[in-house]
Amino acid sequence: QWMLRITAYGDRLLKDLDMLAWPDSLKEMQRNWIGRSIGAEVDFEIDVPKLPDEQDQPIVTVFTTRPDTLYGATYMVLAPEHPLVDRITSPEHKAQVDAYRQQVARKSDRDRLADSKQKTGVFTGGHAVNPANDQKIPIYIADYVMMGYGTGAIMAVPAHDQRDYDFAKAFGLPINVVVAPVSHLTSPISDLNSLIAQHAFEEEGVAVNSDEINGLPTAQAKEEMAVLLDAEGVGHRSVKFKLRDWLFSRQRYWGEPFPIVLDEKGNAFSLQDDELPLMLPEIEDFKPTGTPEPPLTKAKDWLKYERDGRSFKRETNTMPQWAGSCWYYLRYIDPTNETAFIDKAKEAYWMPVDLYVGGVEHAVLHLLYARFWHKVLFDLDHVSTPEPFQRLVNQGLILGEMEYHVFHAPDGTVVTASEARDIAEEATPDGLRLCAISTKTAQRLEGKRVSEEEIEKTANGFRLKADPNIRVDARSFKMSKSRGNVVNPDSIVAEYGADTFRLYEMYMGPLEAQKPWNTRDIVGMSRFLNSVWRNLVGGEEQTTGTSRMGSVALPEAIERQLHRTIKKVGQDIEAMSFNTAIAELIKLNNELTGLESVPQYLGETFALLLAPLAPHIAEEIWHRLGHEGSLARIPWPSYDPAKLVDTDMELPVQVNGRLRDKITVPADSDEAAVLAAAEAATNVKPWLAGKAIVKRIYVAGKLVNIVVK
RNA sequence: GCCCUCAUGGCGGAAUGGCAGACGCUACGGACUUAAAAUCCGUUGACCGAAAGGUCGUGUGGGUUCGAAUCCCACUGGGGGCACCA
Repeated sequence: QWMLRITAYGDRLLKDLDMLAWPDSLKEMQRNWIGRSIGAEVDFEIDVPKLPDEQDQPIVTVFTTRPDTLYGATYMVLAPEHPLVDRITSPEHKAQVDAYRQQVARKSDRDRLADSKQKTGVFTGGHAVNPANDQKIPIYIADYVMMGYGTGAIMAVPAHDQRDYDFAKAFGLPINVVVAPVSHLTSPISDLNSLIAQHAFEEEGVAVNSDEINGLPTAQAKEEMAVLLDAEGVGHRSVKFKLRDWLFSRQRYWGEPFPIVLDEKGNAFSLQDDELPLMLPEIEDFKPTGTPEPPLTKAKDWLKYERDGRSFKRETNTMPQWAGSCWYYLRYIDPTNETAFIDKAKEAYWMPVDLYVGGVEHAVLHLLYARFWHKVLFDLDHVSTPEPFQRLVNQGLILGEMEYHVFHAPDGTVVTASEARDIAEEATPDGLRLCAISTKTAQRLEGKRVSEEEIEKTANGFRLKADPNIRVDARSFKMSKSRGNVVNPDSIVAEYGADTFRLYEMYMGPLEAQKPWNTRDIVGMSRFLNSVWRNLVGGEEQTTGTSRMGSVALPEAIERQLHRTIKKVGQDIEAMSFNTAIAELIKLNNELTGLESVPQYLGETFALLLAPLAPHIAEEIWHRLGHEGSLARIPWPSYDPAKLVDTDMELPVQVNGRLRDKITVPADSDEAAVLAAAEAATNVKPWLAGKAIVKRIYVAGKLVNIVVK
């Protein structure tokens, strides 16, 4: 089995997130996944007889983020798999301990989770010594402590950790308060046990009942305790990660083979450069063996390897799918290179990836693994950047069409959705069904679909028209075959064309947002493109060229709109705000409708602006306008800032922040002229009459606000 | 339980401190047509009003500001992630 030591990169994977232009939510998911915790490791001596060859008393090391609560540690818990369990367990407890360990081993992770409310465990019969106060405390094993995190052992502080609290209550163990709220310093709490009457006191505060750190606030108490432990040689500051090392072996045929050979003792050696790349052997039967042996063990000839007269055996595990996705973006830069995975000059030119558009489902696996590989390659000086993906955007999922459900009780009565909890999809013989639990009767409720016509929206959500007391559940679901709500793009393309389909998807809303599909809305984009064609090319009888280009001068307002459109579409595409870019093009096109003819330069500019969004029709228009070749090679149009502005401007006038009138003034008016015009406006005057003007606010080119009293 | 994120018309959304609802869909009215489709023109947040105009309005309650969908605090609801991580 091969593992990749990703934990060695935990700190850098965390820290370097700061330099990436990624969505904050996604960075946060990676931070949580890496799960860095600062705390201390503390050694507890175990109260067992020393073995003949042991110098010191054996110890169990625990990890805690709250070293300040050491005085409150009243027992210790080891993960059932902890290697010292056998040593600690006393003969009279052995049977119980073994039974519990077997029981845990049988439990799946899911069961372990489901039982998390009810703590289980057994006493080992052994004791440890709390290094703070030299008290002997009992050692338990319990499945709420996991071998995979920290040291696989904890000091239990039931007064200040809810899980320990639950366990202590269940097993009748002492609960000692060692932290009190800060207010305790000024107005002491007479009975500290009242803090923990219901549950653990997990907040920060000040240390109490803790000798040398008494009175210190939690942050300082943690520091001080770490120093004390260090001085005593029984502990030190420590950082732990939730992130685990990465099991990198698979027992499958399809996967990259490891370029590793093993000698008869099992020592691993890597292949020489001139033996790479290592290819999978061609074999007849590549199905799994049904045993732990990987399928590659069946390739008997391939397995044998000799170097310098010594015989080796090839590694037969293969790499997981991730192996490819961790570096494909590098190989794409130089895919035919026979001597290296990438040419250094090409790598330096192209990397890092400027923009990565992908789904949020890759937030913690692919995107973390790829960053890890990249950092390893960076450290080995194969790539020039510490991070592979500079900017990342998560496109939102397109959901199925909106669906409305009412819930039915088992007896058939209709139940309002307000009464339903744990609404979820369940698989039934007739496909996926929406199900819920009644908050009143705890009965199972079944959802039945109702049509849009049967419901109405009210202030209190969607209601059934027939009975407004019934709230209807409204949501759109992930498209899935089993739900039967999948929209096949092929049929949309067949009916409306690829350009319309693309435009519709972009026009639905912001790229990052989850959006419900609505087939009804597609026709809008189809009408838009048809209208563009009519305005720039002409009627259907036209088979080549266009009948719409003419020499009639463009009205000034449309000229202005043209320049605004060039500016806005450019900016919006840059910002990946495709929906608003399309809206601006629609606006310009609407202005063209009804014009006798359109100047050639406008037609050409429109085709260029449309090209990134609806390339097929844009290219066709480009050709009809008399050009050869693709407009993908034509420079993006530029706008004239002088043509963006009107000679007049319309300004809203507010009185006390409320819109009262609009005035039209020359665009170059100074503040005094604007304010004078504003105060003279017909619908403003009555609001000023008999009042004193306190303040006049003019936001240049935007609005006027007059404050009166 | 913890963390993140979102909430705007009948629907998708626009506006990130300055005219709320751009643009599209739907619906309604009109033009063209023998008719339909397509197309074109208009209306479409709620309430009051004949009109001019007014009042209310961006999940709820408070705050900051001349001015808040936008910033701050609390809450409610939806979506996502993690979940006995000591």
